[in-house]
Amino acid sequence: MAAKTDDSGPVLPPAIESAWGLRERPPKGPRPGMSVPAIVDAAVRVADADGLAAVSMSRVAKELGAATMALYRYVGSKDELLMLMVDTGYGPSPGPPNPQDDWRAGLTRWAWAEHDVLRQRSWLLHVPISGPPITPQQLGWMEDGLRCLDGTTLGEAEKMSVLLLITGYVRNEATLTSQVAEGSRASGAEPGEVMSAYGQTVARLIDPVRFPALHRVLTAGVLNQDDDPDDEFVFGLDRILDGVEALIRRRAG
Amino acid sequence: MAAKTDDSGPVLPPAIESAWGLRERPPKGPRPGMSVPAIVDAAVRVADADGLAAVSMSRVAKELGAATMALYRYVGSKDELLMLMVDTGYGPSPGPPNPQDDWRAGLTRWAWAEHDVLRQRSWLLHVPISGPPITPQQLGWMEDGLRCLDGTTLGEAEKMSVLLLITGYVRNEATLTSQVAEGSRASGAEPGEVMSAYGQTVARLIDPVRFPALHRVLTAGVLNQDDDPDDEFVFGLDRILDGVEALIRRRAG
DNA sequence: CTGTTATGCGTAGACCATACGCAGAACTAG
DNA sequence: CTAGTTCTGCGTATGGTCTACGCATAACAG
Repeated sequence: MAAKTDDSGPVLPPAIESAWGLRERPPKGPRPGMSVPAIVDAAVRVADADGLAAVSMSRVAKELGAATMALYRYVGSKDELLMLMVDTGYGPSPGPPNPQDDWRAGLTRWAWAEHDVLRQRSWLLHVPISGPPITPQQLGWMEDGLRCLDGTTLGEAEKMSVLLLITGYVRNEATLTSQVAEGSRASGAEPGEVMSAYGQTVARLIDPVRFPALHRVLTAGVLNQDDDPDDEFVFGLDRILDGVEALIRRRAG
Repeated sequence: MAAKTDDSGPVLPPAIESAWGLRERPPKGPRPGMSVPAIVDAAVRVADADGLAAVSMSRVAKELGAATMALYRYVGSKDELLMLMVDTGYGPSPGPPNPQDDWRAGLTRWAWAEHDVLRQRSWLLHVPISGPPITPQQLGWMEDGLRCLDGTTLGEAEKMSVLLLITGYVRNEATLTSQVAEGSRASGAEPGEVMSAYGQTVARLIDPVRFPALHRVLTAGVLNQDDDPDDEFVFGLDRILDGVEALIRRRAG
């Protein structure tokens, strides 16, 4: 009944196809005055400068000296633009692991690479992700992560799960630290002060009888000391990698 | 220079204070026709029914038979309302761990409790979280999680890190599965079909030479088999808990 | 030269959050 | 009982958002 719109598989958003270089320009009609990459770059520039909230179609168009509606000839919707922004925002993958590195060193490097990107471009965390990755660079990251696990005894599905585990952790950690950073920028306080102010607030709110464990954490001064966020990061990452290591050893017998 | 607006600590949004029961009604003026909890409940009802995107001030007001601007007498901004929605959306914490359970069983139960909430209310994942938790129920969840680690050799800061690690994982896992579910609802396909359609799309896009590891994953049929999402969940959770266990053993000497 | 097709983009519609100000209700002081 | 004060409900208005639609025009094919 339904006519096939494509020769194989489900339809892909036009801008995604062009990101994979699967789209030749039709011979007729006037030359396009812009290009998808130019639009995406402009949008990324706006996000880098003023955050994701500043990225509106009109603002991006202004950045390019074009009219708002002109963008819609290249991008199907704002969501599509956001997807492409994520792709170029992450940038090229960190590359395959060094040959002398074992899987653990490789994945550590991989995780740090994403960590660094997210610290630089915290707006990536605010993009509502609407599905699994299908853009070129995103899949490049996946590929490089999978290669780190190449020599291991894990099954393919397990490798995938491990990567998901790590990406999720990196994103989560970056979200938390970026929130503290944004909070300090909003209140004009030092990043350390934000945490201790939070600790004071919680201490004032909670009843030590109903929240004994939380009270103990607070009196231990956990939130007062402003420890290096990177230490926090490596702590969690090492816990995860320890868990993966346990699995690999078990699989090896 | 700056006059103290409060007797202790930083200022708190009014609606948060009322959530902690720290606000008595002023004796003058007409009776309030609504209440903060009623507004938040209405907003949660809207989100449950039509998703977070449907939650607008006018929609919530309509739900209550009130005018849009009336809400602003109770809630300082939409962001404040969202914060309160998260609090009641999570609901009461799962309670302290069973006495006979060890830390691992306790945390597993704790993680599953959050898992269940997020599966029921996937809109919670779409709320842009704007800071560390300060609402009553949120801190209740923290408390219960901390209690699971009460008997262990971990330091207070380490306990906190472990909890952050687990919550982050649960949220991340829930985000992924809810995206698949939303994708299937949008396309009208079975959840299993969504994954295999994704696999087909990726297979069509990538070059096996440039993406060998990814190609191997695809040909292994990882994305075709629609495995139980719960299996995926316990896999990652067990990895993390294995990592924590390794740390606890190391601390114990 | 004519027909076809794609582009640039102006207009307009349907939402959204929210600043501001006014009418009136409920209380207190006299 | 009255006047003053304070708080509520909410109408109006502003400025922002995305994007559907349609028209003029540019570039090519025949």
